[in-house]
Amino acid sequence: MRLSAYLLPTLKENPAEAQIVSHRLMLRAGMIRQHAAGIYTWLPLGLRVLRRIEQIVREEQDAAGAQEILMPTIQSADLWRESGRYEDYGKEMLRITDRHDRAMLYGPTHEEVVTDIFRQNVKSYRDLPRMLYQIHWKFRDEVRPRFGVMRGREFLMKDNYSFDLDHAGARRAYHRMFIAYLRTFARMGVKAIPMRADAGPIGGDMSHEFIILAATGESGVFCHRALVDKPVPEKVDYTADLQPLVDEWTALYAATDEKHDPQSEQVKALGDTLIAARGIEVGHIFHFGRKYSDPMKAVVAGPDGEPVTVEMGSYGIGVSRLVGAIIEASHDEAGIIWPESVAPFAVGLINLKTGDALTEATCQNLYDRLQRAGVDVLYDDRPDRAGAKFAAMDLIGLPWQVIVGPKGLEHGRVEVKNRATGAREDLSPEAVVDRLRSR
RNA sequence: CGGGGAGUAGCUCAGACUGGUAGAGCAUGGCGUUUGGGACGCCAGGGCCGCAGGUUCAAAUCCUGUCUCCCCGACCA
Repeated sequence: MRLSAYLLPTLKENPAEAQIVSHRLMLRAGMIRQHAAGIYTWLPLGLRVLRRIEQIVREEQDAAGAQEILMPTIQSADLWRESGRYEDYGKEMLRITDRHDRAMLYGPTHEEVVTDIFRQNVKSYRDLPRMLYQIHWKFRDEVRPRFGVMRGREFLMKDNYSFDLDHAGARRAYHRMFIAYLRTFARMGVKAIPMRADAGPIGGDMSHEFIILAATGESGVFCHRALVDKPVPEKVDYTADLQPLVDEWTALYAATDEKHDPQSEQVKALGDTLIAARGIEVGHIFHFGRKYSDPMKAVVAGPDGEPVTVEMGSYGIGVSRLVGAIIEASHDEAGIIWPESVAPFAVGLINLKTGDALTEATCQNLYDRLQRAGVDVLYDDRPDRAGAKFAAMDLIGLPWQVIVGPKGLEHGRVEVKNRATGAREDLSPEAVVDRLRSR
């Protein structure tokens, strides 16, 4: 992509409305624009990141055996009356009346819709287990939206719902998602620690929040040192018993500050293996049994022909929130530092002197060859000053910069800079493509 | 929903207290000088001063109402 033809409205100054670093950087880097409180337009650069995160989530969900569907954003109130939540859900639910005076709502979540789909279409224990997920926009009319996309009213979420014949099956589904989540966040280049969460009236150990560690995180967290760099499982066989793998993670202490008790024996025993950090919740997995299948009569025929009410769980990932959370975890004074796996482009190609014949030709050649090699390039071909281009490229945080100017070319060299480390290499233009292809 | 703050050019903000023809920097367009870390000079365009009402000869400025946005708290992915 040529920057001269790309909508990338970067800002030199911090917009007054943005307080936290990810919100400021997303506005300054031209990723988003606010439309109303907690509601945003995603501009081309921001959308690219959102799509890449979405795709990682999708691949890991599919690998864990879930199937993607797409449910409506606007739902009928009828289903919610059936589950009993229409009256319970407060003003966070955006209620809409259509032209025929029917009660509708913009979905804040989708348990009712997915349970309805399930009960209509799945009738036998032979069809279990099932996991159905979607990546879709939801709306919760938060009293106080803030932190940019980290706590918007409209947000993109992956929500998965599991259906099992019994509690043992539900536990297997839970474990599959537990492991899938570890892999998902690791692929995005962030450290996400599973922490036991409130399981509400269900109780038990079947609810975990996944929290990304970031110095500017919203809540304090405490965990065993070993969790921070614990390697995430590779090549998982999702048909195997995953309990031992999950136990390895849940055995180590981890708690958010509201659950953390410094006086407890367990915490005291940790000594200096306990670390305090800050974090941002980006995922939540939850077993809720028959909370919806019971009132909504999601029932299948069991092996003996008797009806069985299915066991359910739900598994959320805040996809749009992750964009902000990753920035909180990965930035510096100059701007964003994208992990390679979610970067909007892999490489920023900087032409330091447009109009200079050799510089132009070298840039054009690199641009073509990088694209042919399958490397996503953003080519800054604008006739701006060098300083402005450096600043803009650092701000938007592409992992690699290829810097081409007359001074280097005099010696047959261009510069390759790594955004994260700042390390620079002088290479011949010919060597650049191989260098970046093998990154 | 309680408490606080702010709405003036695309962005950051002055002007308001003490009413009198709407400003600066950045950004945008033109010209020139520059050119390896957000350059400099000259010129130009761009504003129902959030909206409505009131006071006044006269309102960005004073008064009332209202809408919107931000921050702290409670709440939440």
